[in-house]
Amino acid sequence: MTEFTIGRLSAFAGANNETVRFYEKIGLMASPARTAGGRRVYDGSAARRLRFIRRARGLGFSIDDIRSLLGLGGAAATCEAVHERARRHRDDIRAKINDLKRLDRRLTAIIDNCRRTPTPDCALIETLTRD
Amino acid sequence: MTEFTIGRLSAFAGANNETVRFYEKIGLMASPARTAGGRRVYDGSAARRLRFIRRARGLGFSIDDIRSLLGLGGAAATCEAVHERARRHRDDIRAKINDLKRLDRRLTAIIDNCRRTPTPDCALIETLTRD
DNA sequence: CCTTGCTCCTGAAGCCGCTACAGAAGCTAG
DNA sequence: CTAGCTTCTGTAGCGGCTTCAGGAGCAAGG
Repeated sequence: MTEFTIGRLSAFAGANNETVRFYEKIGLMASPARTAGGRRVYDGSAARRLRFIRRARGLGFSIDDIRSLLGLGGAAATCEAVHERARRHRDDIRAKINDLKRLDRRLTAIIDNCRRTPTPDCALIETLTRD
Repeated sequence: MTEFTIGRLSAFAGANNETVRFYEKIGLMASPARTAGGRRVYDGSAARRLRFIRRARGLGFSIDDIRSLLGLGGAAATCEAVHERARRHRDDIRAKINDLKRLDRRLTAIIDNCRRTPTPDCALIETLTRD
């Protein structure tokens, strides 16, 4: 039975201590056992859970998404439900990519328009200012 | 000398009233004149300033960026400085696009791996769970 | 045994850029 | 005069942490 301090746990899962305590506060991680001195002691299953959470966060899932992924996983849910959730999430990501690409094009147009004169009549400022 | 209520001002610039009051609170917009009844009265220059702010926000500039763009513009700054700031901003946007594309690819790989079985051994869950 | 210095504790506040709400008061058209 | 729209102030909330203040536990070296 491997035991972890909060520091080892967070290092293992790629988080930091405050984040782990935050997850505990919002009920995403269970309150662990404590030493006589009051320090948190985690076991392997906490470590796996935290790693799951951090990986899902790394994939851009929200805390709420993760809560239900964990619920789904635990409740022997259908893979179909998880799949659906992932697809919707990917759609959101793609929408965001398109928004940012539009932004990039707009900014690029403005930047290319700029002649870099030493005066304040900059293409960017003008774009933002004119009627 | 055109005058605006807060409602007309925000409609003109594409904001809403709360946002305008918020900008005033954080010092991005000056406190305007008031009617006898205590309502805000704006003039054309406030309207142009707000429009500038909203356009810059629309291009993804942060409030702090905008503060200095406004400072730069007002202080007869070089176009070069503005240009530089815009390019850095675009770099950030491009980095974010790349991050999201990586995410998309990772998610797509997982989704395609999923056989949509009615069991809990889903590719996504497995990916997040395994060592 | 005692110090040094790392790790950890709690609770609250801060970040960004708004948005939402409550409860009151001004204003305008009919 | 009244109905109903707009505006007022102040506060709290969103997500997902991070940071801070002010302490206490704990392991290793002297």
